[in-house]
Amino acid sequence: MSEKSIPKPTDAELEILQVLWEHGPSPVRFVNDELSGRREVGYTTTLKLMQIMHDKGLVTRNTDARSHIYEAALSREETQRTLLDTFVDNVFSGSAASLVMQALGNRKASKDELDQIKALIERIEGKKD
Amino acid sequence: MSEKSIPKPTDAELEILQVLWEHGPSPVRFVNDELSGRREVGYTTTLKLMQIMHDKGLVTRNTDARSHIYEAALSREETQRTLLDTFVDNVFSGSAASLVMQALGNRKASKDELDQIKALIERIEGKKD
DNA sequence: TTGCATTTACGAACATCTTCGTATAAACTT
DNA sequence: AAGTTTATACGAAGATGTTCGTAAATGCAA
Repeated sequence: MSEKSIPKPTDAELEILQVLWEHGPSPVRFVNDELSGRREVGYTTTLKLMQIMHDKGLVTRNTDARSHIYEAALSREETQRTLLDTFVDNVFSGSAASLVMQALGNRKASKDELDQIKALIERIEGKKD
Repeated sequence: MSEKSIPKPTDAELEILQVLWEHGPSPVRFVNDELSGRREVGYTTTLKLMQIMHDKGLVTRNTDARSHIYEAALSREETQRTLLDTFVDNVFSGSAASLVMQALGNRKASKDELDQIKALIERIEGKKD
């Protein structure tokens, strides 16, 4: 009954989550170094963001050591699922199929990937028959 | 050389665009009535939003009559493509295929839709062979 | 132990988004 | 023509997101 629902991460927060998902639990210093590789960002900026994420419940942290270790609270897949859901609603009026069509049309996928998708479709159709 | 690139619409702006795409060029009054059907929203709020969208270039407008007629500047498909692109980058690290897998897994699509998608995949694969 | 480097904490500035109150102008009513 | 309705324009408040400066705490080194 007292479940706090975790809010959707913002764009800047998502960038941090990607680092945590890819490298596992990490201190602020490491995350900031990763981000700095791609763009200009101050250390305290990253720190503040991660503290806010902790407040929101997007990450957990271990404060035993002096430099705290942060970890994503939700898995990548779980987060992607949630974000995808609201994205489909907002942009594609709830039609997942038309999103898929657009996605396949826009970007090139490898033959392997396409075959994988085809297989998935057949598996889904198979269940319904 | 002096092309102003049109910015990404925000969520509230997207709601308005959906109305314009669905019903064609419309005055503020009509758009606001549509939105009001779903949720509470003041007339001047919608007006202001549409004025801002006009400043940004997201919509064009005809001011001949007293009540201005607004029209989406970009097609639904064009806008969806742009938003999808940055969404794939931000949330799925650029992998359209994994987005498609998630989308198909999450939401139920009709057999017709699935067949359409399968056909599209085969068309894409065909081109490459 | 004194000073230096590293870390967290706090607060504030700045931007953007969303909402709406109020003023002004234009058209319709009677 | 005066009053009512309906529209646009403007400005500003409140919410959220992003950035960073500065202070305080902690550990390390000389």
